[in-house]
Amino acid sequence: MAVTIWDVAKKAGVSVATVSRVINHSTHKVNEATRRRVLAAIQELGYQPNDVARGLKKRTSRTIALIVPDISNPFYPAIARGIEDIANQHGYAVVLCNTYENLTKEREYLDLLRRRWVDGLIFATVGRNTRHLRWLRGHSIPVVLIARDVEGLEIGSVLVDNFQGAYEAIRRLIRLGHRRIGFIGGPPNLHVVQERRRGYLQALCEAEIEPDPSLSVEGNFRAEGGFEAMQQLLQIPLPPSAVFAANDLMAIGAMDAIKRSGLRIPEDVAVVGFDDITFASLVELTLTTVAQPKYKMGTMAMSRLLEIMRGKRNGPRKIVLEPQLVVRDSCGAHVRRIGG
Amino acid sequence: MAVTIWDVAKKAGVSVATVSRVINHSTHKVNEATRRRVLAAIQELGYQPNDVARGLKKRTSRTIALIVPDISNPFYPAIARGIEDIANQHGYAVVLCNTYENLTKEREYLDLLRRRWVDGLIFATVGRNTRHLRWLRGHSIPVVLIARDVEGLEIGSVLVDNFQGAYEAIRRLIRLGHRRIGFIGGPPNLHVVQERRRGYLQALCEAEIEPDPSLSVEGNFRAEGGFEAMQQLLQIPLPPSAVFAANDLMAIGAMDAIKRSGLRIPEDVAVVGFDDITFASLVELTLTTVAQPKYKMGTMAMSRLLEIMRGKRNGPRKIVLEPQLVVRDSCGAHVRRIGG
DNA sequence: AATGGTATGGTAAACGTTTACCAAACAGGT
DNA sequence: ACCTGTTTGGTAAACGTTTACCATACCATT
Repeated sequence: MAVTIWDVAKKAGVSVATVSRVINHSTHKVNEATRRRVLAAIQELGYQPNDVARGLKKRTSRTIALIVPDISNPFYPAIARGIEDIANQHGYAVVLCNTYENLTKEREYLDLLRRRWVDGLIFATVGRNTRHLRWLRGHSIPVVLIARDVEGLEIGSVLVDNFQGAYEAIRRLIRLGHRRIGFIGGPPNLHVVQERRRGYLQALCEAEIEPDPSLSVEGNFRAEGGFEAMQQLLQIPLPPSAVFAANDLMAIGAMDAIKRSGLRIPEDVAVVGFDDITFASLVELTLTTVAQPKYKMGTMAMSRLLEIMRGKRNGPRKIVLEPQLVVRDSCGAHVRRIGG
Repeated sequence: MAVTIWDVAKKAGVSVATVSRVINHSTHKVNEATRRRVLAAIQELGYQPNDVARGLKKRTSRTIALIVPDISNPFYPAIARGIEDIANQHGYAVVLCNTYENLTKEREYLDLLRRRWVDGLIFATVGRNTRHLRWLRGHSIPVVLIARDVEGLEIGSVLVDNFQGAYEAIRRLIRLGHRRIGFIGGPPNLHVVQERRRGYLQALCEAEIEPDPSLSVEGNFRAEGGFEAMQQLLQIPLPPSAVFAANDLMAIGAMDAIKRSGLRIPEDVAVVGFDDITFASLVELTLTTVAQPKYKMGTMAMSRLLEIMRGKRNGPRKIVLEPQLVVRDSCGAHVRRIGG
């Protein structure tokens, strides 16, 4: 059915080696006349090299994989775009895998991808366990972690300074006069969540505010989680006058809960999120948030991965980018950004 | 470096054929004792079959691809989830490709995927041109179109009744007393956009409202597009009292524009969207919209694809699901749904 | 005429599987 | 003892490429 390199060779009256040489821009010279004959044959037959066979021989697939915990969080598409742009520039295709925060799925994908010989991996782990990551390391496939770092592993990573971002956000709230500030966390074994919590606590500490454990609830990084967490926070005896959510999705869910309980934002409860997903800037939400440079994270991760794939093993282990506090209405200031 | 089937064979003291037979649950019988020896060897060496070699031999990859125009539109992740669930149940992996509404990228991906021998394709085309789709058809790779149908092609598709959805939405607006209703469209050669426009016009027609061309503007299916389109609509001499946007992202952008111009929703301008993406139900937006059963579309598309891959070529060409009008605050009614 | 170098092309051995075909061993029936 | 059929296992040929190695032809030196 499919036309192979043999068909081309026969049609052009040459050997398969010659055909292969013309399509691979080999250093081995081939006569201009023959080259044209081959090219004509290729054209005429509509030949396209079989990537599977080629992959088998060359032990490479010109593909990298991006593994994310939840593609329906707009944070990840933004990163993906950055990765794809760089990858495509260098002739790599990107396949996107979704783990839905599920460790088993994560392991399965890792297995699958390794068996398929992807050339590299960019990876936001669900992070409940690192055994499979160590194992990955042992198999010497180039990896860059993105957005979520894992401590104590010699795997490169690109992420934002989470401590700093949270710290600034809370400082702002404190400066606005808030003393009871809620914290809606994420999956607790994620290092990024711990960092954001650390920033939160540090800011409280510096302002000599005693942290109240009942103000700290665990979310799941999704809107429903934020919604439920906020409902919980609104029911405690002395509810917070401000909340900081460990990501925007939860912040948006929290805002929803606040509104539905009849309270006003920011007058009754101020809200700050983390990520700056596109929806955060909508006028009806105008969420104050700690922006992560998502696109840039993507491009940097991919660039780093390319280096590693090319054998440069000695780059920086960890690339830390600056987060930026974007102040919008949800915490009572009046700086606005224009556009969707 | 990597351990191959030969290593296993040697270790177990059998031939590669036998090893292959035990890992493939072949019909060819193998003695229980030998089977165990082989299994032990596999275990011990940590052998994992090489999918590239296997693919070359079997001419299959146990992978299907999902091609979408814009993964940052939450509509698509919802579909993807449905597809993945069914695909995984049947042992297929799903790779996700993003065309960013770019025809060239679409063609490139098609090429790439064919060369990689994906077993099937689920595909929301950018739809500006159908030549490559015909070509695809000629290459007999199983395809199901999703969400966006293309007329005059014998390719199966799963989508919602777009005419009906739009028609119901506009009827509702008319019943609420609106006579000047704006339409924010999408890429004009998309059949779904034409259908939604047709529903819009049909409803107007039945209410004996003369359609005003200046009320109809073209969007790009993204929030910024909706924002700009709405700004345009607000500047015409007699602005609309209601707008219908061909998708939710644009509707949200439009709401943003309305609010920023100091008008109220729904008192000054009512808004209706299409898709029912998760963000549409947030209390601060509460967008009235035509809901598409996204997850179900995903599962049905994948099921249909499986049939086709198994040789059942004679199923229904087109599977049309029911849209559902979800009435929320943005058009002045008071039915609300609970939760994020 | 012998030598050596360069340009050009072919042959065949990989890459790691699967599987059609063959073969040996053994059982049961005559 | 011989046939027949069933189990069980091995051999080797694919699958479609790439590429190391070899071969030829030609040209320029000596």
